[in-house]
Amino acid sequence: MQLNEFLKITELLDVLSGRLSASLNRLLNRKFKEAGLDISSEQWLVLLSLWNKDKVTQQVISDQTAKDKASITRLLDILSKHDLIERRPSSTDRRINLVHLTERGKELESKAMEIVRETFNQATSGITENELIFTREIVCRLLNNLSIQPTVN
Amino acid sequence: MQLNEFLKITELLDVLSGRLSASLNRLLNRKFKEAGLDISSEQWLVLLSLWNKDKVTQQVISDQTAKDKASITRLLDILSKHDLIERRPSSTDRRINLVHLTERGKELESKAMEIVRETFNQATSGITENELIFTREIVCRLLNNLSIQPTVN
DNA sequence: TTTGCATCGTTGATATAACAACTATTGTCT
DNA sequence: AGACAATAGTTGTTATATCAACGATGCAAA
Repeated sequence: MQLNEFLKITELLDVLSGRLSASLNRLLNRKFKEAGLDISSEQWLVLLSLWNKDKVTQQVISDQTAKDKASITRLLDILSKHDLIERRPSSTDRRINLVHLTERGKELESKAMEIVRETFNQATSGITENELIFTREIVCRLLNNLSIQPTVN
Repeated sequence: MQLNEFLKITELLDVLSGRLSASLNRLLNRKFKEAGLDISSEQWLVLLSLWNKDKVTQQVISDQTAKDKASITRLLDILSKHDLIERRPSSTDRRINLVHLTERGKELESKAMEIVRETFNQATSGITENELIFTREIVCRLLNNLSIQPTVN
């Protein structure tokens, strides 16, 4: 039995198994709800992409969030129903939609990000910036090694 | 401080958003399928717990996998249907089931873990043991910070 | 120009996740 | 013993993720 390999598995299981992200998402979802914001952490991730750059195709959102096209379709369905985004067909390419933030969608940013900041501060309390940067570096390398996308587009 | 907070968010987003675990799970699922193993990465996580310690209650599995009791119920339904585990009512406490691995469930271990080892090796290629241990340490602290919430079960 | 392929988005099927409400037990306290 | 809380597991609902298949459109090569 290879001790090394077993070590790697157990050492990383909590990250890789999604325990950490699940905890964060649970917490975020509860805080959004408490604050009366009717969004999930997944919806927030989509909005984050749009707050960064608006009026993009669904494919772009899919790439930036690393979520499947089909997931984006359904997330946008909900966001649209809640009047946070709008799909507008492109005039030049009839295959694509450009996703626009509505006023409500734009207004949501400050409140939502305040909650996110608070949650991330809680998560990283007692951890130094250097430690975070180092961790991020390792995570990037892990991601590159795994480099696998959702269903090929 | 604004800048610091923003840094924390962007630095950690890939871990916390679940991008990493999603990538790993996608890859694991594909490899299991390619190898003809009819299990998902989530089911594997449950089996891992059982391979480590058999004949435990569903609650124990729930705790060890950090998954909701309801999720465990449904994962075990599938594993049971595929004849990998068996629920046996306890003779001393009629509330609980003891989850037993079947012969098929036991036999699956070597094949499945071979694939997992291979995948984890791929993920951690070029990363030293010390780096992994350090990362694990930070992840533990992040987890602790997140799970101290009063609203958590 | 037509044929064939790539791209964008949707839909269907199935699995998973979280929460809440529920049943059936067991344990505890008085 | 009886009341009541705690525990184990299930089920219903809603949201999400993945994969596969599909229709519509655009593009490029023969």
